[in-house]
Amino acid sequence: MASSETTTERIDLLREARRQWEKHWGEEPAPSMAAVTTLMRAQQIVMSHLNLLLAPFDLTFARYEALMLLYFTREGSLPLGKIGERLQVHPTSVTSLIDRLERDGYVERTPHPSDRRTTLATLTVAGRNVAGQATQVLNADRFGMDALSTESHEELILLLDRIRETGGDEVAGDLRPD
Amino acid sequence: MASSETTTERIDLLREARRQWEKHWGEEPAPSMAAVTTLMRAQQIVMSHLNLLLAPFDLTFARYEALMLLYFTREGSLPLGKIGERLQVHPTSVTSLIDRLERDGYVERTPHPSDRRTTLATLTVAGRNVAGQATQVLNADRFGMDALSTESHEELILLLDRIRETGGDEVAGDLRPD
DNA sequence: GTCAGATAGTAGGGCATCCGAGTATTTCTG
DNA sequence: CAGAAATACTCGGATGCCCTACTATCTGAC
Repeated sequence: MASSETTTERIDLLREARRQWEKHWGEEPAPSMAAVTTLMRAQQIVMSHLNLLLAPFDLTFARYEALMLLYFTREGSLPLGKIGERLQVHPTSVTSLIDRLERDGYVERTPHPSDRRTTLATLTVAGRNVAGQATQVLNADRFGMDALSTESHEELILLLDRIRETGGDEVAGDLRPD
Repeated sequence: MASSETTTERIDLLREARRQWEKHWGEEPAPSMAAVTTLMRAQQIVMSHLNLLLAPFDLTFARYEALMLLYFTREGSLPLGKIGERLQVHPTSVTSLIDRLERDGYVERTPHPSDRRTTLATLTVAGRNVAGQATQVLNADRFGMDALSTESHEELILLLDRIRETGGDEVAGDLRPD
């Protein structure tokens, strides 16, 4: 109970950072800074958790998302460019994502029937199976979000949507395959 | 106002994904899935924004965080291992982070006075200057979190802290330099 | 005191992401 | 219809992150 400077108690590093911020720059910017660092860290924790759940399927969350995009398509195929649009990642990221999914036999590159510039990523049978199985696991685990009640999920979504809006997180265009 | 299937209206891809989830797997897992994808996307948006703000200083958010850790230290130096603990990143990530900060002249590797295994990362004058300037910019920008009021920042932190707790996001140990 | 085990940092390799550049193809313009 | 511009994808290089070694050093047990 002494003023223990040599303490070995549990310390929350983000709270400590916020304390420093308030000390140096006052109360004003501290909440923003704290919100950002907390967002980063929470994302990192959830991502790690999901990647652990997906590892048995030779998937990462990024690859899982790409797989599900195809899964929801009538034909199980999409042009690589569309995948990038939907996932909001750079075209070159899609190339490497599909490279790995193809390597593991979950998708195949097939030519577009009418546009020879375009390559379609097409779900294989194995890909469809693994997408279904992985989804069972993630759903059963509530995507690692069990710490929050359903109402809290909605609260969180509402708050984060405000951030997404400022990032212009909407996309022009329909949702058809090509 | 017709049922426009050929629509070119603004579409929120995450909302669309949630709709698909509910259609395929019911109401139960959908909020968790939606919360996770929203978390990922919001993090990505904020991170991009911060990296844009920091680009003029030849910094990324990761490097900025490392710099600030040193900035808050009495001597402006920390063992690489401590940096990894505080930032919660792998030791090898610290090596590469410090490599780049050193390349840009913001830190120097200096030997630990008593433990020859240990390398200290020490803030240079340039590093201290850039840390201060970058912080001015980020503070003025409210870390890109202007979409949310201060009260909402606190709400968001509370929600995300619950996620961090399940990730065991506390660290044993004091906060002294070595 | 010596030697095993812990600790600190780095090298090499993999994944995900971005950017710029380059090729192929399609579309548009005059 | 020919050439310019737009579009689709890939390659090479960078950053950031992880993991598995591997080396150097320190600490502690006997």
